[in-house]
Amino acid sequence: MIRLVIADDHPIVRAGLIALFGLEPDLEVVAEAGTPDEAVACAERENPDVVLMDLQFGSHADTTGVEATRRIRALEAPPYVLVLTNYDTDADILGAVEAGASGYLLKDAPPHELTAAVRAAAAGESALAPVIASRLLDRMRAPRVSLSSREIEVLELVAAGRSNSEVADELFVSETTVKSHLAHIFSKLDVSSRTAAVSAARQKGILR
Amino acid sequence: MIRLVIADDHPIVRAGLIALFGLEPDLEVVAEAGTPDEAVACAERENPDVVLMDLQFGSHADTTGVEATRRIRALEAPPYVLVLTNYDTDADILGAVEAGASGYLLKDAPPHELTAAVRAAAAGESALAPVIASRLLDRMRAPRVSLSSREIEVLELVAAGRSNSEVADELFVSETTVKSHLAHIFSKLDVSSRTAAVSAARQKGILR
DNA sequence: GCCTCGATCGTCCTTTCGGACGATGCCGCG
DNA sequence: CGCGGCATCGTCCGAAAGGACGATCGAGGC
Repeated sequence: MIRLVIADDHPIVRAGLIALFGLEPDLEVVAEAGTPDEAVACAERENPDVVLMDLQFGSHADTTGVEATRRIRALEAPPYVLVLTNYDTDADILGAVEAGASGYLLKDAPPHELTAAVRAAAAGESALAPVIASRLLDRMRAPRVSLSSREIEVLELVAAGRSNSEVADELFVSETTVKSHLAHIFSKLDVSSRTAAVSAARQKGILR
Repeated sequence: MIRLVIADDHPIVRAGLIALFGLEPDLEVVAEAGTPDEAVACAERENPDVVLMDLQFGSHADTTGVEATRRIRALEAPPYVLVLTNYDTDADILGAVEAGASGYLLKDAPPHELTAAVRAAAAGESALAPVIASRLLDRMRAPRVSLSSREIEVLELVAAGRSNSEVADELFVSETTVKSHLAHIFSKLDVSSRTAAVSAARQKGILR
């Protein structure tokens, strides 16, 4: 019997997962969590075989799904974590894998893919949705760009429509510095204007 | 007994909804649909009391949830349509209401809100999630901006990072014209830069 | 200890943007 | 028929953005 913990902020999705797994004789949902913190607590208390973890936890997110994954994987004798989410942006996938997830599934996956992934995870194998697997390969081919946290901070303000001088004021640096950051961002993203940078960053999942 | 049709592309969500409504003695799910076209077909065939309709139907969307809503409401003796979606952008809400939806719910709503909304809809009342209701009021206060199709076309290219002259070339007009369109867009959106315009348009659901 | 990288600041110069005018033609609505 | 909205084009000008240098300082890795 594979013991499962489900972590998702949508009651509907939780009900759906429980219903699905209820049809499988070898799977048992032992707890459900609506927040990342609850998820960590459940994992610690129930000591399940697999945790199904959403990445997006509503706006009141104290902790993220990635952070919860990291903390669960840091427990002693940690359960395997399967990430189950709507989006498949590069940043999300990489982040989740780095945090120790052993699989990454999309919510629109057919149910049999889901149950198969759970069984694979419980057996210690990694399970990636086909879409995700091919995306990961793409990522390997075209090595990923990573912006520094400061650069992301600048880009977020630019994306909100701020001018260089406004960004400078908000970050308590000179306008020159902002322009310098932007120049680096442009070269990393291979673009040549602020608007194109915002667009590229969104496409790559650096910005939401 | 209230007869329901569920339309959502996520098998998990469908399972969750079926499980939830299975707990209610007066609600019965008579059919489920994974695409908008199926939803219309189900509504016609089963003649239910209420249709629960998602708005986002995966990338292979031949028809949209809004379009399906419109077509269902155009049937003779049409069922009430409750929109159930993840996002609450202004454009989506307005679009759904115009298409004839009698309610608009978010997927992270608590289950009791959901069942209450279904019963309200079946009784011919409109049910809006509190979040949505207040957002609609905001919309009334600040009358909504509408960009012309040409303006949207320009803004899309700008959002992709094109410069004024590049946009001009792509649309076979002069750069002056592009600047003129942008000036109108700025005034409608109450911003003063292209990047801010893109950001505002995204927030208002004009751009995706 | 050196080297790289990120963050910070500077100057000079060119290009691009955006604001402020004005003008024309078309179309739909009352 | 006039009026307003839309799309189109134009000029002039100041402000913002971006490119091309160079430079310092601290943290972290080999």
